[in-house]
Amino acid sequence: MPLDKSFDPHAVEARWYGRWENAGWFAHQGDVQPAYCIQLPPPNVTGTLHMGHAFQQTLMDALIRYHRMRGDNTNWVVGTDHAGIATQIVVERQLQDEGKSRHDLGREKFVERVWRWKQRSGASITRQMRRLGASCNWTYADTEGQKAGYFTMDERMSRAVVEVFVRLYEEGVIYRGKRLVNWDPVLGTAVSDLEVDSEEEDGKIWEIRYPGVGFSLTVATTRPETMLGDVAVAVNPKDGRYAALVGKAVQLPLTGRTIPVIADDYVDPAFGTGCVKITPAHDFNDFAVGQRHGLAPIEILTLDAKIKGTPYAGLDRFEARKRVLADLQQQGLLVSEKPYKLRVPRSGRTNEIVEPMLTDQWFVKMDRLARSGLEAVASGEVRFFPEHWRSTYDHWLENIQDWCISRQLWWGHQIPAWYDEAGKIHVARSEEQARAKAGGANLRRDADVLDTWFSSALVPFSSLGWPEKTKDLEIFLPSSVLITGFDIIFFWVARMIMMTRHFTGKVPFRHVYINAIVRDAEGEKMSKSKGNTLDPLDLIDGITLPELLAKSTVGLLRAEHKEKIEKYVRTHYPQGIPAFGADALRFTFAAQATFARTLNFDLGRCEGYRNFCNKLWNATRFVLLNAEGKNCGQDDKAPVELSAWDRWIVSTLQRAEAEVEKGFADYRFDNAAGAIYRFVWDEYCDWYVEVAKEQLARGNEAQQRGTRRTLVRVLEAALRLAHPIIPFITEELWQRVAPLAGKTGETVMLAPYPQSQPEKIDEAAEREIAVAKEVVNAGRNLRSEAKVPPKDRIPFYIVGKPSEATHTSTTALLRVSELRIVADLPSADSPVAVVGPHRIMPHIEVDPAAERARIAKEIKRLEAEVAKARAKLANASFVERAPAHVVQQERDRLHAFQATLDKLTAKT
RNA sequence: GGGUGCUUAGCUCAGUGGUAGAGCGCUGCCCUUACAAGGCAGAUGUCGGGAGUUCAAGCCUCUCAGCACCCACCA
Repeated sequence: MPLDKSFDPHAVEARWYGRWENAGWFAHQGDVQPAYCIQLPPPNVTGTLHMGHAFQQTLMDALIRYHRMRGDNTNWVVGTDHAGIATQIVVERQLQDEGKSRHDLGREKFVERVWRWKQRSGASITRQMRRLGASCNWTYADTEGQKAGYFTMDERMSRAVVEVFVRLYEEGVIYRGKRLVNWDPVLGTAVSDLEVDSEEEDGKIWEIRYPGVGFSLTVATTRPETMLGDVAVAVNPKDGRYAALVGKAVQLPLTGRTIPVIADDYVDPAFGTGCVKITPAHDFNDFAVGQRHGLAPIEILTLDAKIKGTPYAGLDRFEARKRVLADLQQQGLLVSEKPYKLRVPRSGRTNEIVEPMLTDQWFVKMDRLARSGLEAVASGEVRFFPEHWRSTYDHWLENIQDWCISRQLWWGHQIPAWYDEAGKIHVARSEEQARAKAGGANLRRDADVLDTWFSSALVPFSSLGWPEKTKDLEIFLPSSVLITGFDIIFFWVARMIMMTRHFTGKVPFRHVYINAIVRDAEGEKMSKSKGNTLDPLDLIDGITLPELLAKSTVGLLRAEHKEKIEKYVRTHYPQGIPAFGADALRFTFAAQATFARTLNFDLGRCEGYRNFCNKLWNATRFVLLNAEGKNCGQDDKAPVELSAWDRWIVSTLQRAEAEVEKGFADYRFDNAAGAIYRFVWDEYCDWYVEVAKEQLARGNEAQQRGTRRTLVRVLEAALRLAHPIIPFITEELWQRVAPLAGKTGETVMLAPYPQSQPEKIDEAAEREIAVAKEVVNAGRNLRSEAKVPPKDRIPFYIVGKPSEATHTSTTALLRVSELRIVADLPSADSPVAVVGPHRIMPHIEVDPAAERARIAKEIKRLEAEVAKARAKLANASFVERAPAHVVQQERDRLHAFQATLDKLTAKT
């Protein structure tokens, strides 16, 4: 049965994924070596597949499929992340809709509810990954039996978390302490430095006068309410203006307290008045100053950011600001108020202004770990691609602060620490152990949970069975490459390197490929509020305009956003989005995967690559029509004759294979994809298939067999070559083509990957075909300029004996009715072209004036080239200093131009 | 304040010293039995500006400009 006339991605995709997965072909092969392992950055359980995921996963799957076909024992380890804060927020919102809060349920019930929700909607992203064709090892580390890999809070992963925590505590790397931390007053939890984003915002700066005895000092502040917690006013010790006042005291307005004037280098005398109010309990710098001067912090904010312990008690921080300012004004102590641009620290999750707050928290000491992390990269054990990301990584680790790992949340790994009645800490692997350590005292478990990234940092080894000494740890650690976005180099990459080294002595992965950020075609960041997001599934399945409009604006509160988005969608996708299919989407990602830092997703290219898939489909259709049921020269029983064209396409295939291999080795997926594209379309389809038609039509039986054999074998190899990038279509087609090429096997995904074989490179054939192609190209140009109707077959004169290959292709592609070999071209008013050893002339009459003009133009061009080359060669320093082969190349060019020129001028 | 990228054809991007490229778009001619999601031909660039190194610069150096991003405790 012939193939359908065109490629229908949906039908093809539906046929294959389930079969691959159910056959167990994604699984690793025990402890076979060599191994090739990739750890998927575990997506959040709350997540859905977005373009960034689809892009990353395409690259990972391409690598995994490539290595699997090369015979490596591939293990694509996948899982999902419990995503502490993000997930808790989602479920809290649901409760909010029911008019409840998590406190109404209590911790146990709340956590149960999150689990229920997670089980139900948890792995939607893994379903979507399957649509993309991701050949993950779904059943690996699949403790929960959901064919979605591990879950960072499943039993096995949790055990590793506890083990790591206990060991680090025992080593003194984890400690508990009262420190100033970034506090999100809405979530009611500490967050790490990395979870705070500060953007420049328009605010105000106020100057406030603090009266002393016989003098007064004016301080500047952007946060006047914090003055309630001031413990000093600081000046620079070298600042002559205030030298005499250091050691004296000022009255802190509104409080009646008296605070000292101190000297500290931290103060920049050139800024503002050169006097700084010091609030150790609510500012990181001031905290350090306070410590240096032995000044106890005074806390003035509650954990929900209300004032405490002053006449302003109970007021929200922003309300308090207004009141403080009003009162200062009334007392004549407010000197000025000016507009000011300041950087406001906001919580990455809630966008709430973060408050530095003194609280008891757990920390990981980073100094030694950071040195180890730096070393892993400096020694080359871990390499970044592109390399420049290393400096980002280094810079962060060189300036790292201790990591606050406790979170005042309910969803996450609860910290394995217990307190006895005396408040003594007992860190243990279980409550039982803790009780034993505490000598049977009454214990209360620490209520806090760990930062999500704490468990993520362990994934490279915890997913492989650590703390057991598993075989998998030996084989799959380090993994081969990590593919991830630059935004989590600090959050995740660095921490994995540090933790994995600490606990296993190995690096987690050898290579880190930092993928580009996917943006829209104009380079704008994709965001829901702009309406320029794309859902990978819509590109695969297609979507109508009304559906897309509805989807883009769902859940939007603000009408003006809605209008803007509708406009964007209507102008960018007036017809909706056609179904490109997973293969086309994947090919687009691969082809756009350069080392640039952004990837502007181009729908036009996606369409182009869908066309490419269709091209491949139809080329196969042609081959099948001509080869199925016929002798394809598989055995040597019947003689097979191979033409220069046959040998040339095989030779060209070897070069393409080498290019693809290099592309994968360099992580230059664009080059790999490009090599496949050019080979299939530009060489196989545009030249070889067309010539094959002629060889099949007029060759003898041995030649026909040779042609069929070449058609089939080269196509079969090309399908294998392309499979890592476009798995679905290649599987579908390979099933039909492989038997004709004498290949057996149930699936292309386990067939051996094509290896470039240098002995099949045939330079003689390549030279012969280069001339044959040039003759066709030149002839086509002559026909086109002479406006010969495309269908007309006309005779051509040719000077110089054409090769067999040239004969074939002029007949097949130039529509030559007869190639008249002549010693010299007849004098006629026909256009002439000079091609390598040949001169050719179609047997047609053209307007002599037009022809003379055409030739004059060509002569002019050649004369310019000749002049350029001559000038270069006349330059003594060029001839002396340039490498010999460059000089020779220039001479050859000159001779070629000159020869062509001579032939053309001889004609006129 | 420190750091990192980017600027090449209308658009999206390759191109790390030796004759400026691809895809899409554009123009013209073709529904030629694999493919109109196609074929053939064609047009299109002072490679951001300036200076330097070199026999030779899109590529190396310096400088300026613009864009983007990251880090940082200036009240």
